[in-house]
Amino acid sequence: MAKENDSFKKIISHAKEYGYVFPSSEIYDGLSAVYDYGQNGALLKKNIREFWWKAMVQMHDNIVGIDAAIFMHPTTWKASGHVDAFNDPLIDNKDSKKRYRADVLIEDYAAKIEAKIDKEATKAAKRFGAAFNKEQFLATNPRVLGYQEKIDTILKRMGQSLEKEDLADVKALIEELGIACPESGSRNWTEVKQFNLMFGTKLGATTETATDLFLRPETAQGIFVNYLNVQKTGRMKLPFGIAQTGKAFRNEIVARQFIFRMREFEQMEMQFFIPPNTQKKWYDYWKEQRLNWHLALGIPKENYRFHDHEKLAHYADAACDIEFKFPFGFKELEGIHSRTDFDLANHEKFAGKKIKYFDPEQNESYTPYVLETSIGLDRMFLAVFSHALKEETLEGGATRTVLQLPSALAPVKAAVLPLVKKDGLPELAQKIRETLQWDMQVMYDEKDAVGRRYRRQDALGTPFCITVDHQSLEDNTVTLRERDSMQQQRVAIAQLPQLLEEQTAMKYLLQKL
RNA sequence: GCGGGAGUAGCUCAGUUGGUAGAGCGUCAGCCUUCCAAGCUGAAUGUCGCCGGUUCGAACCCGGUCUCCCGCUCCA
Repeated sequence: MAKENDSFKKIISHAKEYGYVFPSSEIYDGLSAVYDYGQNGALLKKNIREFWWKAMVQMHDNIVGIDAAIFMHPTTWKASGHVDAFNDPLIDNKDSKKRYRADVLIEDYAAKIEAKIDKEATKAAKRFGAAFNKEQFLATNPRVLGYQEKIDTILKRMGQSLEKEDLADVKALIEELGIACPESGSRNWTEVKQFNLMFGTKLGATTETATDLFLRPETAQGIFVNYLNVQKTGRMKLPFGIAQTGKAFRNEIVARQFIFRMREFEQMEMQFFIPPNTQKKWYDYWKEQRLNWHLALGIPKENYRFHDHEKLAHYADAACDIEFKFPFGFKELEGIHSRTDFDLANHEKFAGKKIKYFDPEQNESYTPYVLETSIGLDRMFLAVFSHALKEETLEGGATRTVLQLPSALAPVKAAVLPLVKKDGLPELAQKIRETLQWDMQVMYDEKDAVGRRYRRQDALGTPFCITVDHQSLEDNTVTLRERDSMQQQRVAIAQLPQLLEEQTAMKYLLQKL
């Protein structure tokens, strides 16, 4: 654990030192769980996003991409279920310092009473033997009826109080029932507090006329509300997908672990619309597709695993995560969810507009089902970055820090280095840089010994260094040095664009899919 | 939100009983001209996280506050 902690700290400081990730507003001491991407981080993030976009949109003739606004009509969040489900009443136990969801505490209490009913039924079954009629027993036994009434009363009162947002009554109910902290047995509770995971904001210039809005907690809804627009204008036929990348916002109670859980984060989501009852097939299909996307980056398979959800979200009939072995253990990186027709059907209901698909083959209209893939761009960034950072021991005992990013994702593809800072070598090196920058991000460095400059580029993750020496002036060749192997080869300057393109272009990553 | 730990240069960290702030690496300029960090000379960089208190005097003591890390909790 201490070792994990150590390597994680190294990752965070390396990210800062090399211009990848900075704490937000750092000159003001930072802002909790908000980070900025620096000059290199922005490029790496852009490249990951591009790899995803091309793999999903460009490489599938039945998937199109959109860019919906962050602001959405407030009813969207009623239809999506976020207004209800993203709103947790929480209560703390003052003695054990544990935090619980107040509604879960009460539901657990009700579940205990329910267990008593089962016990009664089991006992009765033993007593009556073969003649036992469970349904009749449950409907008539006075003790069972008493329990049942108690459960109903409790849950009804809780439901009403939550509906009215009468949190004092929720606490009163917990106290009246004598619910104790499962951990400590203490009944010393704080007030119930409502935590809304959505950020509120206002649309409109004056306070009186302003509308309450939420910053979107997921990008998916921007896709659902545009389903009809895209389907009709794109003449899309089922099955087809809509992809989108963009910022989402969640007011997490605890936001931690660097860029793993931020309050402002970027999602890359694709909603795949399919005929009802074909979801199993597409669920399996996208699980495989998405894992392949990850594996194409060359990160070994043992760093990934699937984790099936046991407790399903309100919209899903099947769901799993692709988990990645982060420095702090296996954690969710991407979700694959079978969302049924929950979203489109609800938007149809709340909007009062028909949202259906006419299937010419079946000759009928229906609400499409949805298969979702949803990956956190910042998490993907952390996955790639943390896996790439290596501390190598070389022959002779020297060490080097190298960031082994997949070449196609690296912020800078090549650095051009004059061996020495005179004799016209800088001029030639600059000329090479200018030629290459038409096609890729390159940089120039002439400071310090060339060996040190190699190490600098290693730490930055630059896959190739081009060194210009005196021979270059005579025969127009340079040495091309590769980051991971540290091997060099002599190549013609004229060949550089093609050679580098073959090693660093996104195209070759996509071909591995 | 609770508990624990921490915050001093870009990074890693020293800083004694309270007496005007340091190292290594890095950065910049110059020298050297050498294909895998750690050659030479010189330089810049800190309201010691922030605010307040105690004191003749605070990086150091006290109070508050912010941020980060770990654990708990939560997690569409």
